[in-house]
Amino acid sequence: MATVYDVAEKAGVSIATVSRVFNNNTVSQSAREKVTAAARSLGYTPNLAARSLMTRRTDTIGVVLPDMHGEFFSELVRGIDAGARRLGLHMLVSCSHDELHEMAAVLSAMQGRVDGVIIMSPLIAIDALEPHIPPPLPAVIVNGSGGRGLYPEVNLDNRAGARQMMAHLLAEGHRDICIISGPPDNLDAEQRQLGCVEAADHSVCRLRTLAGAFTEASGYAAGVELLAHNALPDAVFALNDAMAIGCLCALAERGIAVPEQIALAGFDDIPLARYLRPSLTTVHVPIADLGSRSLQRLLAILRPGAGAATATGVLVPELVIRDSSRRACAPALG
Amino acid sequence: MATVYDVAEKAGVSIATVSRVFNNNTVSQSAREKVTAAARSLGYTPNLAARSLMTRRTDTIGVVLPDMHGEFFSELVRGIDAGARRLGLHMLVSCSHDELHEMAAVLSAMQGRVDGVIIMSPLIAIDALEPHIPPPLPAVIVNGSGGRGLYPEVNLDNRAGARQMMAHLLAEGHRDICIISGPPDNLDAEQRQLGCVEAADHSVCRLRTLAGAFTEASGYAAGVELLAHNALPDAVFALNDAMAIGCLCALAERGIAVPEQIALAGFDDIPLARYLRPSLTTVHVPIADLGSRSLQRLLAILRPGAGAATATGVLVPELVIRDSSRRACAPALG
DNA sequence: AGCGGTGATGTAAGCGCTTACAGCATGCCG
DNA sequence: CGGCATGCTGTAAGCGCTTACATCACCGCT
Repeated sequence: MATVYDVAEKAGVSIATVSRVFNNNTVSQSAREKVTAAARSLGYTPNLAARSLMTRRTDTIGVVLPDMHGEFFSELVRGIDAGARRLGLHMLVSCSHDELHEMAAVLSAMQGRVDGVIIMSPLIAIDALEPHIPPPLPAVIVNGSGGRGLYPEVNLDNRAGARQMMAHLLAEGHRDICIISGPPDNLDAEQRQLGCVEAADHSVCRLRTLAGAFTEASGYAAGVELLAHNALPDAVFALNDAMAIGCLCALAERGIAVPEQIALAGFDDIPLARYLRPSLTTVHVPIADLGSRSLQRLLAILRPGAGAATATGVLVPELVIRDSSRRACAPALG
Repeated sequence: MATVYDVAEKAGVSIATVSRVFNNNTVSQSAREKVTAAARSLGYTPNLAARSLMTRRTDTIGVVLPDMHGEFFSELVRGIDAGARRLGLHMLVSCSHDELHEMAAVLSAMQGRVDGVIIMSPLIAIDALEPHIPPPLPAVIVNGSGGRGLYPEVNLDNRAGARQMMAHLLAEGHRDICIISGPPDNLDAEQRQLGCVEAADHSVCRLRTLAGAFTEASGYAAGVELLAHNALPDAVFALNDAMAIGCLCALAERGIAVPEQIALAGFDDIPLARYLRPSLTTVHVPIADLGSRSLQRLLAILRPGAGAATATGVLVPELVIRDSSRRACAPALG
């Protein structure tokens, strides 16, 4: 590994000059050329660990996710990456597997390697987490809850999304609605469920819940269970799209027509929701936005005064009505 | 930020002792306790940039992806992460956006921050890339081609997968087969296409190709185009699942029954392929394996002699036959 | 009592870099 | 022609850490 010393010697200058060349400081044209040539011929690249030791900046932000399963996380990371690359920042990604001690390990392993972290932890309550965030480390919490305001949060308004969907289903005339819930303790799942309950006018509609786990398989199982009982509900609201897909499969296998016999809705609006048959009514969650928004918030801490920090911390999802919930489903022929 | 000096002073020992405590070296019980207590009360965490400057190890591996879109990359990263966490390694993830100069920038920005890199670049030929890999940086190439053997590669045998699928379609009696291709210059797409051509016995079957781009939308468009002509093929082989889904949607909208009127197959076996109606015949790609395998290879370079390096560099995908390609499709009733 | 071996600890060097500061030309002014 | 601002360059300190080496106390041995 070539160092500044090697380059300096080869170029016939001092190490300070070499450093200045690589930091765009004031250097004479001739020196700059000599250094550049020497660096290239030696294959020199600055050692960033050493640099950040001096500058106390790493130009890297940490991203702590609960897991890497599914499209949700890749979208989130994509949103963060998009913003980060524009600002010349890097991403250090780790998974906590939703366990507190792993989270603590991951966080302390980022010390000195990142300028700040974006943490997503739908299962771990933030106040349990906070003691494990090394004090000087700027952090932003995505989609968590239970924090004491020590860290800025960027949240998705799951409740509002669920309320919108319920309102839509009720407006379509559905009175007997079955919810396929998310995994226990999952924050998003809880909030969505809460939104459903809030929106349900119990004098006019009946609400029941089937257990799910945010996976296609659990949606399928819920669909099967639904059919085991005789009374089919008017509508099924799966609290995420993956479960809606699984449920749709179970219904189709038994020859139940959607939406003619039963309406179906999901949550998330994953890319292929529109390509299902019938296309899936769902709640659009701007996942990548969630990522870029949280990056903005983090940046507001890291580079104060750089402006653009006025972004709100709550994103409201948007209802997307497609065929799976329509009363009259006109088959879109040619 | 507390440093070793602060902790040493507070604990009444030298900085060497503090360091030894954090590196599990030989320290007396009493000193260990004093240091641990002092560190905790100061909120001390070792600065890893400084540590890696001394040890010349970062315990971090870099992952360079072309992009972050879709489930493929999250799966790959998941495979890498699973292995990495077991070994106490971290992941620095970056996207090259399939552009050579970005790739070069990303790679040099990893210098000194990672012990090695895993590079995936389906669009950039490896020999164009190689000059930009800083010489001492161990690297493993995933699913690339055109390398001169400077770096170990882990590849998916796309050709074999495509051949298997073609053999299956031919065995089912299909003679007029339409391929929905991938984006131009994409290596996986090319290899899959090649496999199709190899497997097609032109004396018995007719092969045509429609342009696609590995997205649902492009699959949908291809499906629409297919229907614009009068002669439907016997089977459609979309070179990935996303396009198969789009195509299925287009066919369903026009009332074409799959597989009765036309067989459909995909490639990748994304999780929900089995939950489509009809469930999708596809080629199962062990994406996470691809990730963990490449990590193993990298480790064989980083920690020579640690064994377990005998893993082969080629993964053969597996044909998964479901309903969308079956001659007689028995609806699975109750 | 004196010796070498052992194990815990401290001292200090140095990883590769940035940067304050000083030094040194050069050019311009009075 | 001396003095001073100006612009480039070099010297050296130090970021927070690990670790070779020296030191020292202590043990059991002859």
